[in-house]
Amino acid sequence: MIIREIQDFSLSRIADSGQCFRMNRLDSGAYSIIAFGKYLEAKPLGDGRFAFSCTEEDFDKIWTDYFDLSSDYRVLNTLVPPDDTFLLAAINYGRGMRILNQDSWEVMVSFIISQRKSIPAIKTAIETMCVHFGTQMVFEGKTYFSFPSAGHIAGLSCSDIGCCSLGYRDKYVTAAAQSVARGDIRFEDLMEADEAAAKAALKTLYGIGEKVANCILLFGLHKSNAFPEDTWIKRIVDAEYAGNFPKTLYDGHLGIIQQYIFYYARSREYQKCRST
DNA sequence: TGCCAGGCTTCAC
DNA sequence: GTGAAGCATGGC
Repeated sequence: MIIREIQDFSLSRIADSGQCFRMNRLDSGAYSIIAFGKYLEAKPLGDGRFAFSCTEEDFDKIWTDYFDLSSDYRVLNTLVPPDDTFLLAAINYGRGMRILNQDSWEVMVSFIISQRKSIPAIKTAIETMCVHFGTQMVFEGKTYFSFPSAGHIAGLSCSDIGCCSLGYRDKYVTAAAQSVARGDIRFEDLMEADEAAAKAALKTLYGIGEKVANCILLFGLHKSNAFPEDTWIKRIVDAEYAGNFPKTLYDGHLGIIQQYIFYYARSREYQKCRST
């Protein structure tokens, strides 16, 4: 167990932001996170202090990068025009949000599954997949399952993964697994490639279109300027920006801007604003 | 019980 | 190139 003081860091907002699906609030007030085959519990202690159930070494080697703790998110405030009250409210509402640096393969599968599914349903499907096909592990007496590898999933049929409630997406998941296992898609190459080239490569995969490709770029490949446009974002862009969001103002930061908008758009706070 | 969900592919035209 | 239809299933 280690204690760290971290500014602009909200576990609850990250957990509810729809970018990760294996981070859950526990009765203790801590959050469990399963990533890169590791299990972590993180608990807010107040005054910007947090407890993490890991060693100093793991925190520095794994979790600092995972939570994107080296980035300063306050710079965004200087970019927003004062008359954009919607975005200012969204950023204020989502303060402490961060873009996690997750495992590329896990992000790819998670967002293939996400299409036309609610966030609770996505979490259920992913957890079921991990229980059936991941590796069982134990941390301080708690059993958890790692995310299954591409090689493992590539060897399964659609009927094999039928237990995971993937619906018509089962064939997309197996096809993606086979592409990754064969080496047709190499994440390390995509990280090096520019955003447009990486997106084009992702969209060659069966079941990956514009939106899912953008999610993989942003959440799985560290492309901070990717801007996934789902039904929520389109709704907001239509309602608040007359169908045309000023992307050029936020060059290099579109990913986190999109995330603030998504988080705020789904909130009761914004729904209440809209109804009055 | 019915509607909707962090969309994509297929098929007309 | 564009737009509509069809898609599986869970959660509220």
